[in-house]
Amino acid sequence: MNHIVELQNHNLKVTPQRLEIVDILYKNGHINVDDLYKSLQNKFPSLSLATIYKNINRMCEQLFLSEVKIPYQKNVYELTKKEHYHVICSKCNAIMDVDLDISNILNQAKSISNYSINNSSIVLNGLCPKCIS
Amino acid sequence: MNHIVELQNHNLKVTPQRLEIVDILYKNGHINVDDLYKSLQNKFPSLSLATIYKNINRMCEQLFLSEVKIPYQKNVYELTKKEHYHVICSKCNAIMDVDLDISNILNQAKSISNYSINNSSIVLNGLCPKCIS
DNA sequence: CTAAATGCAAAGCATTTGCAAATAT
DNA sequence: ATATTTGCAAATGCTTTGCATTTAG
Repeated sequence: MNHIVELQNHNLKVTPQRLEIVDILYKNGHINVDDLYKSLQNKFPSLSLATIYKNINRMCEQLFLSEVKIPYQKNVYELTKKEHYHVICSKCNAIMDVDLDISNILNQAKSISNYSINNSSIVLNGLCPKCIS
Repeated sequence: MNHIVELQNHNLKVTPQRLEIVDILYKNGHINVDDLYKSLQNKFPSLSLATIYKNINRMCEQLFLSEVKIPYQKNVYELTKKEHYHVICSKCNAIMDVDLDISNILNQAKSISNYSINNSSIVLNGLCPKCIS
């Protein structure tokens, strides 16, 4: 499925700016507002920050994008995909998606808290292989 | 150990404003900047928001406070204690601390990512017992 | 043709900074 | 006595809004 169809499926009109945003997100995986703005300026010299914000907000509303909050860092955005979690390098800030089976901690949390739980945000901090050595 | 000594142990001068902040945090557990400001205004009518920010920043630097980032909400602050995780009600926003044994997911994450991991942020969203019924 | 998106400038919040006066140690 | 904290006002930074123009469908 290409980017055009993906945007259409989320009720988002297909503009060149949006296509490029999707493209950057595919390549980067995760990006914050400012870096996204910088990445777009070559291709769209007249692009406005307001447009970035409007697009990010619109795309998040349509669940096409997800916002990821990382301790002590700016929020980053990613294309919405099946639930997953994040590992981030404290040195170089590389962010990696990880698939984890969290049924174990969900069970613990439910029995301790008596909350029902339907969403989980997990961000693990450490050093990536490159920065370890 | 009382609040005075706790502040001193973190190289923070003991002012009435700070004592009250600690007191509120003890009682609330978690609070955001604005609510903290509102809670302090009765006791300190002339209190400035700048003072709140300066104190929060100073106390975080000294590791006396910790910042907690919650998806789609304002950051909240808590007194630093041994590592724990958070469960939050999507309806009434009640935040509960939970102690979880996360060795299982840490092992998964390490073997998938090859990152070393030294810090973990987990926020689980759901409904608290009151809001379920 | 109509509704939505873009880009600009202005407005609105949130947070920080500089500085003089007050306070803690 | 000295260094830190407070509170104010101003400055900065981040995000949103309004509006005229352009673009997508």
